[in-house]
Amino acid sequence: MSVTWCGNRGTVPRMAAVTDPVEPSESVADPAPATVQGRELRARGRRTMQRLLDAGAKVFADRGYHAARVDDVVKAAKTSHGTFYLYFASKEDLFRALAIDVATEMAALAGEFPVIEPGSEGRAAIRAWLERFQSLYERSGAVIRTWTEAEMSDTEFGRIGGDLVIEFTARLAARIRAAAADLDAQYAAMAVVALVERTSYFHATGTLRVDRTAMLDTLTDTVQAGICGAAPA
Amino acid sequence: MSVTWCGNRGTVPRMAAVTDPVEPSESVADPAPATVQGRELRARGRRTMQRLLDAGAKVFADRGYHAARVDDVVKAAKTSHGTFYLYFASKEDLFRALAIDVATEMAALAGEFPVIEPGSEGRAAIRAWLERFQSLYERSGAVIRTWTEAEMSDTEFGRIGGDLVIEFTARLAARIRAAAADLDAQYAAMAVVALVERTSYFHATGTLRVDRTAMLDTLTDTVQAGICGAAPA
Amino acid sequence: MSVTWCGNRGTVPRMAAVTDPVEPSESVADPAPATVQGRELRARGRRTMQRLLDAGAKVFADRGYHAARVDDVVKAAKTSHGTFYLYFASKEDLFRALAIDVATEMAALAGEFPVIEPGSEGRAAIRAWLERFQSLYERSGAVIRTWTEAEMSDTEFGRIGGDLVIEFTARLAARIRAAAADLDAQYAAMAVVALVERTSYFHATGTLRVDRTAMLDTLTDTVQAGICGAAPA
Amino acid sequence: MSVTWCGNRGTVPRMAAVTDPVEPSESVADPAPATVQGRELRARGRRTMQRLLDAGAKVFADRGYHAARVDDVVKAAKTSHGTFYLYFASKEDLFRALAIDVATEMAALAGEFPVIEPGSEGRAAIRAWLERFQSLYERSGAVIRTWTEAEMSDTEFGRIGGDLVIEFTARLAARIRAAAADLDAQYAAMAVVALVERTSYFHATGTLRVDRTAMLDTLTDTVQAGICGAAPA
DNA sequence: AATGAATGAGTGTTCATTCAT
DNA sequence: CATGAATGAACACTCATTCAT
Repeated sequence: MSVTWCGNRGTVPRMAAVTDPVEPSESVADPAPATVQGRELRARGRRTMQRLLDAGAKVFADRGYHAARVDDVVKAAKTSHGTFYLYFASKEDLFRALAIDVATEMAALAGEFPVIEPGSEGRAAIRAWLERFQSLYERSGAVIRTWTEAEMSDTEFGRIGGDLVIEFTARLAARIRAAAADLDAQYAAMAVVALVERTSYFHATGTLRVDRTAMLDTLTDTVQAGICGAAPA
Repeated sequence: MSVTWCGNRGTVPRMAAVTDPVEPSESVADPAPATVQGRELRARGRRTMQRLLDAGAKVFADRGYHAARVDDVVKAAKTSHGTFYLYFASKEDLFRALAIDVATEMAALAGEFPVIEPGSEGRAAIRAWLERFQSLYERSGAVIRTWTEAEMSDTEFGRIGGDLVIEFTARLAARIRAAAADLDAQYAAMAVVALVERTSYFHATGTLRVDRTAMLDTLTDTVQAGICGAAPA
Repeated sequence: MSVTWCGNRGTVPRMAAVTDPVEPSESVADPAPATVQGRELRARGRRTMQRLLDAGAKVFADRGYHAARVDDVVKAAKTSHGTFYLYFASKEDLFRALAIDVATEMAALAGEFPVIEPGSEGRAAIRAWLERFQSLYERSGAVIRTWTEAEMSDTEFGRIGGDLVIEFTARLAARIRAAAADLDAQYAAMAVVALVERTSYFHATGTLRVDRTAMLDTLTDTVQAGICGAAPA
Repeated sequence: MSVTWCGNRGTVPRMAAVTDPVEPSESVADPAPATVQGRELRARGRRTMQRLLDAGAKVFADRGYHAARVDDVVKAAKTSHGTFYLYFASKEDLFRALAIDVATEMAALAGEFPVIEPGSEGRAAIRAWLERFQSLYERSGAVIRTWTEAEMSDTEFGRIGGDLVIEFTARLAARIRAAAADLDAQYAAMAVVALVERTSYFHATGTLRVDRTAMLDTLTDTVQAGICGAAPA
């Protein structure tokens, strides 16, 4: 039998109302203004900004949002405080710049979650998607994990959502619902996200010492079989 | 068929080496000293301390470790800064006091994870365990989530582990391994924890609006079927 | 020839005006009230108070006035904060109680500084005086040294003088002046005090490792010969 | 006859073992780094730092180490708390910066104590040395007196000695010993330091109201005659 | 475009003193 | 007479942000 949380077939009681954020796309679609004050940047400026973004990614990942000091970022980017505030309005602004990129990628990814189908073709689709998630997580897992802690105060250009993963799950649920209306989409999405995110996390932190390929294969099978009881082969 | 990540039967590639923390029991077994610096407390003192603990739990939950102010805790406990430092050496110390309780409970819980068996009896065992987890999470989910952010500096009574959930998973894995040697215990444990923790989280944050009973039923089935393909009925 | 700072005979230029504190006796003569509110004490109370005085002497000696904590005193006296304030109005009050005793003794000592005379009889008188000073310093050197740091704010029962040693020197000068009007008494007094106090200090701190008798003999000769060029034998 | 504590000729009992700090030069030789954390300072920064040093000297002198507030220093330097910590890591660090300068100067001074010789040439040498000490004391007497109270915790660049004056005396003793092996150098050094330091102290505090020249003349004679019985003329 | 310097509100912590029993 | 508990003003220190060059 299929994994029961797949849905409504079987003995599993149905999960009732599920919060569906209104217009989730709004939260992440806003194109991040790459500069403060919309100023155009010359080559040097662009390089400096990139250095700051890279440094920020590293520092936020290493210490978390609150513990990260602007001073750390500035030192890692080999520049000065003055310069920092030339490119970003605040520490939060830098985080947002990083976060919006990730959010955008995650939104796109959620929108492309494949319809789960049995057989090797279905398997390949799932695996490809998981591979993309994994790759995104490798680059930006730190930001994803930090998001919740950051607790960005609402700002002018629309709130980005309290929790990135919640957003992602909601979008995934929407996608699953569209493809298979009879599934308890929210729960299925949550399960997929939980598995995938945790696996990536344990992998990224080195707790789960396994090579990437093996991990993806295992995950793929789990999702394919787990979500719809579709045999991989 | 059973969920493939249950184990080694089937087409699922085996996950190879898995980090197994040495002596995980050490990390959490130390009982939290309920007294200040060895001093015994009278009734009034105990009440005050409890007020501080309760206030701390609430404030840490609301704002996270870094953003939580001692002042908030003190106000919530309706007492003074001076009194706070009569009972706790520092903000970190208060968090540790809370965390150690949770860690102890989680360690105990992990050690009592039931052997997964088919049939209604097996089902009842699983459900009871999940209910306990759920109840713990309702009380202490905030601390669990905050743990990683807190980044406690190592102390005299043995480091409590960088991440509570990692510890918990490791213990669960040990338990599963003992019961069913042929399972890929680490992965199974991770999957269980991911599902249970996330479900509880989404439930606690109000994202997953479902009543407790329905959620526990769904989860129970998922675990019973998912882990070992044991039909619930 | 005699040590030149003895006085005015010889080539040494005369030191002119010297500050002579008005009524130096006022500063130390005030009898210290041994209890707060003048309350009479029973046997137990007197014991407790003595414990606090002893503890205070030790703690002030070990850490200095500012660094000394009431908590340290209380712990050393094996009593409680509440009890401390039953006997002393404040930390300063405790110090004052200790200091006044010392000041009184020093005032008496200064008043008994012998007339310096040659010969073995003169020598014996000087040595006896020095021995008393030495003995006082052994008991209360810490308070003497702490005095300056304490910087007691003026209180109701008359200021005790900014610096105990200055007071002592002034009194000694008065005594010398009375005995030998032609000496530059202030300078002579200063020289004696400097030598005696420093010697005692170096001895007390263990820097000058010499037995008490040898030190007193050396000092005696120095003073006898130094002050008036009176040959010891 | 010469002042008896000059030494071993005569009836004065010899002082036996004397603590000789190992390698006293180590304690004070380290040159104070004039820059913050290795960063070079521009003109403005150097000015600010100097203002803070001056303010620190004044405030420590006025109130002592413990009673001195960073706020006082900052106000006296007409700058902000933030700026203070830009230049000094802590209140202790500021004191150390001041103290190391003084210690260095005192070490140099001790090393240049002249060989005591009779006659006017010898007198001039002594007077010159005393004048330098006096001048140093006028500038830095407050730090010298505060040193003991400060109780600096040991740091990376070698402990500077528990008591500056003890160090100074030890160095002076070494110098005297080298020049006149038969003297009880430690005692002689102590006597010189006691006289000189106390005189400077009484002078600095205004207790000894005498003009600088007269004081130096008197002191010079005392030392010349006192140490070696060398007649000034 | 860049940066060294300055700022000050805010935070954790201490400790002399008072209170209630 | 004694004491455990409570208090809060005061202090050292941090760090995001702004200024002046």
